Amino acid sequence: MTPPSDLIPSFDLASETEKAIFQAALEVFSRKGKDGARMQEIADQAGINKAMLHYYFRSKDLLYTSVFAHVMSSFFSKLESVMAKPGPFLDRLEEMVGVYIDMHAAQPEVARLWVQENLNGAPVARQILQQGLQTGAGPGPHILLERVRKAVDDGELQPVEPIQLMISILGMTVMFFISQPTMTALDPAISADTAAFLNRRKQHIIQVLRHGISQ
Amino acid sequence: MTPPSDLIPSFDLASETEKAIFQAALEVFSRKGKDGARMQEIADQAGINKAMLHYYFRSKDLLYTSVFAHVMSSFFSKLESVMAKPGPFLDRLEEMVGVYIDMHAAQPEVARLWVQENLNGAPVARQILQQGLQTGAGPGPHILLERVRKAVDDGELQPVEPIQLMISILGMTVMFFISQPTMTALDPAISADTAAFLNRRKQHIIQVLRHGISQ
DNA sequence: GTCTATATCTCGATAGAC
DNA sequence: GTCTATCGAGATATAGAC
Repeated sequence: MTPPSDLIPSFDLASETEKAIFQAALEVFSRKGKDGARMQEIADQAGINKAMLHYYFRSKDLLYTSVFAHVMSSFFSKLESVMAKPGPFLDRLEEMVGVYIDMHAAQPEVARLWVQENLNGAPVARQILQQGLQTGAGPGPHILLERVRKAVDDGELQPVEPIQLMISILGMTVMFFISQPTMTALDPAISADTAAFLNRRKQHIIQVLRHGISQ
Repeated sequence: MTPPSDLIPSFDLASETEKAIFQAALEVFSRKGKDGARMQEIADQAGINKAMLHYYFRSKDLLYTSVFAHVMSSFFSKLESVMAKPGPFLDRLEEMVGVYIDMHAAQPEVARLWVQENLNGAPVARQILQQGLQTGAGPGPHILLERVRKAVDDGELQPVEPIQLMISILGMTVMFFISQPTMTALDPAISADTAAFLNRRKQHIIQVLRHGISQ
């Protein structure tokens, strides 16, 4: 039995080369998935040799796991810091939607990578979540679920199943980044000014969550 | 220049073998993507020989394109038939959400395949959409966009950007099928009775779209 | 139409010079 | 640490018997 520290390695992104590999791997894995990605393509995009990938990360599996685990934990901790703040739930929600969309706008590879992982059964993601539960340090998602439960108890929200709301928030914020190629084909105005579109997207999501769309 | 009919072949799913290949290919492509999929795995899952794949579909590329184009058009026509009906927009919306979730519950591979295509830049999907626009026979999504625009004009809905609403509907209905592995890890109750969960999911989405969540 | 066998190429990974 | 060269496994695709 291998210890978890071997399956999900922690590491410092020390050298410049390592950072370049990491970013290139994130990009390629997020587009092609673990199996579809080619080490040669990652090497090319990092501007280095294929042999260097193995020098730094030993194998494709370890490279993938490293990238996924690192990216997820940094996203989780950011979300935790938003949801842990005090104040009305709907205000926290509004901040979270804004932060979440900004994060994905700055690094759209993360959402794609997370989706690829899920399409494949999410073995690594599930292990990380389980690990977080075991160590007691609840991971990002659980904090949101707890917050929703409390907001319903306090009468801030209508009765709502926490996991349902979580899926809705996730779907509304992330779906654009997943389906961008199709959406820009349907509405070319999006590509004309993506930043403006994303600001309207934030307001739309908050609007729907707060009051819905019926007149 | 190759004619479109060569790029996106139409065909009848005549023989049983062909149907088996088609279903197996859909399954494997939806999990691994076009590049990650293995012809051997498709053959195994179809219960036939690897050579038969090439006999029926010539190449991996053509097999992928065939499967994607066929699946998309059948989904589009189903959605069109729902959105084309008369009556209040919010009722049409409610029916659409129900139908959409039922469709994906019956065939979850379709959503996964569509996502894989988008993560890869959606070259095939974009071509299909463009083709639909050229031939004048507006494809599924455009009908929804038009319907939203009219509902806002008629005062049925609050002012809302059609593409924003479309992304929200898509995100809320489809996200669960994409992220199921993670969600069941967060809430084991989902796996206990998925059908019941999906019914609650429908009601939640309608609730959020109609009136939001604030008390 | 369906199979076996095989050609041809590409992939992940390593050896070894520098 | 970084490269070139290469090995061996596994990939797509085809040839050809039945």
